[in-house]
Amino acid sequence: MVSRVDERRDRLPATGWAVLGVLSHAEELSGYDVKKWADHVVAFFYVSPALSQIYGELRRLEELGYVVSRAAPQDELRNKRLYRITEPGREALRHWVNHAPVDPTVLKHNLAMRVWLGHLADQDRLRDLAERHVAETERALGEVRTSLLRSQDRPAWSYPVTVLRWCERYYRSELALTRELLTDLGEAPN
Amino acid sequence: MVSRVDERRDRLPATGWAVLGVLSHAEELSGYDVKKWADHVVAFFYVSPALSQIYGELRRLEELGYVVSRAAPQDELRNKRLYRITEPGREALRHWVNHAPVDPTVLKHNLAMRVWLGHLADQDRLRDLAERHVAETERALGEVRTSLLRSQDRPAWSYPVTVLRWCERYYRSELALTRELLTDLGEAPN
DNA sequence: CTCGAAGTACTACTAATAGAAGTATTCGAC
DNA sequence: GTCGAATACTTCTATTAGTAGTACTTCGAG
Repeated sequence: MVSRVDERRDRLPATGWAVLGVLSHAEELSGYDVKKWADHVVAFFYVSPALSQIYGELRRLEELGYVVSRAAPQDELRNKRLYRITEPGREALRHWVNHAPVDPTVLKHNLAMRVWLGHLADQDRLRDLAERHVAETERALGEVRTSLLRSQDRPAWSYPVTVLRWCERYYRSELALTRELLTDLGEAPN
Repeated sequence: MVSRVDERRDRLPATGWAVLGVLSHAEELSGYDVKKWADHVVAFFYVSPALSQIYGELRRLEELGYVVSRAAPQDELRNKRLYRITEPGREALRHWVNHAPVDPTVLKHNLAMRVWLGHLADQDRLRDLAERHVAETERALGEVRTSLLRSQDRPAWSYPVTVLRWCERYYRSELALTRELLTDLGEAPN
């Protein structure tokens, strides 16, 4: 006989594993802290979940025994809750990392969709959208590089650094791709 | 005074525009047909929505007057509904393509996340996951190329072809990126 | 000629995600 | 010193996405 909780074991959404993964890299964090980590690191390769989602996942993770929490009152009025990964949590995460099927990459590329609909668009507008995308990608690339600089000397961070390097290449090719697209869209209108 | 419908104008989720976009490329389609299009073309750059979502969007689009439908009974028992884009629908779509802000690319890269959690993983398993990702990407690349071959001669398809070319380059660099990642992860274990 | 698998068409239910709102605190400019 | 903006922390609600199910059909293998 399998309990309801058992049925859900290892069937967390990727977001849940991401939250647990953040916790596996740190000591003890509040939901808010997890969000900051997610924004600054995970977001480069996996969209950062909303705060409300993170709180929800933390509650679920606690129910499963993968994390424990304690109230950390700052003063009479404010009250935060700090979460910490447990050994079963670490074990479940390890199992997921090693054995879960690689589920397909989710890509929602707004610019590509707009170009796909180019028969309805203005040539110049399309080029303009692409240029904005270039700017945005350059910004992301800059952030990745900053992050890389900050973490590359710490030996304990070897895997995160490997991923950051991957991210750097990813955003660099995104840039190249968009520039080639711009060429395909025709030379500059002015 | 602004009606409820007006408020929602131009505030469709991207999926809604994608459905309308498919319809803008065709004459008259059932929800099921839209799904097939989405799976075979849109999916390369924008995750294909579930059927249930498509049916929902079609109903909403009809409420907004962006599409019209007619029942097309095939026999006594079966009954399908065919949708067609209207002029206001085409206009709204044109407006969205030209003027909506480019919203940020959504990327959920499962492999990158697993590598990020590499401190918990088995070196060999990680390489194995990466190799599976390579295989998957090769498959996708093959599909893109097939699709490209099928559509490249038709002049009317110039924008879709531009996007397919972009997709080809995208999956090619995804492949290169994963191979470099594999190198970073260390040479083959055997 | 029939049985199973794949294809067509659609709906109902459930899970995941985004967004808005609420409350308190600190920091910096005027 | 106070006003507004940014930061810390959390919950609630509404939307969006995904799963599973029904039901009937066509096609191909044996």
